[in-house]
Amino acid sequence: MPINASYQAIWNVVSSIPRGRVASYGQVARLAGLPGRARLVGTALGEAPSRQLPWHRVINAQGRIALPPNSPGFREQRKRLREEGVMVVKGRVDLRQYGWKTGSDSPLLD
DNA sequence: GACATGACATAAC
DNA sequence: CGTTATGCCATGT
Repeated sequence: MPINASYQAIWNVVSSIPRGRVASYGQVARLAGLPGRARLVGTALGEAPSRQLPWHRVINAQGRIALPPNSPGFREQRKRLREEGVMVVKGRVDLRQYGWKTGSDSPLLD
């Protein structure tokens, strides 16, 4: 009942995003059984125990890092993504290449 | 309770 | 690539 359950579902999905891939807020919301609640994902990440969560693998639907450019969070996310081999150019990521396709690892576009 | 804000999305122009 | 509009909703004032 409490929104806590929703947060749990969200954190759960985020935790399952494979290394080197990224998912959009909306995608995470859908996978968490919360269609249309992309915003809640952002809120959940903000409240989340970032220590254990690959929050950096979540970006917006346009493949752009949602945090303010040049903010500490932005740089941290960019750094973590690059460390996983995800190319970030001008705060952007190519979703066709790094987007997380649930159920299989893009075997053709690698 | 009303109002404003924001790590968002989608559609339409 | 832009802007506007609408939907969404937890949080904070």
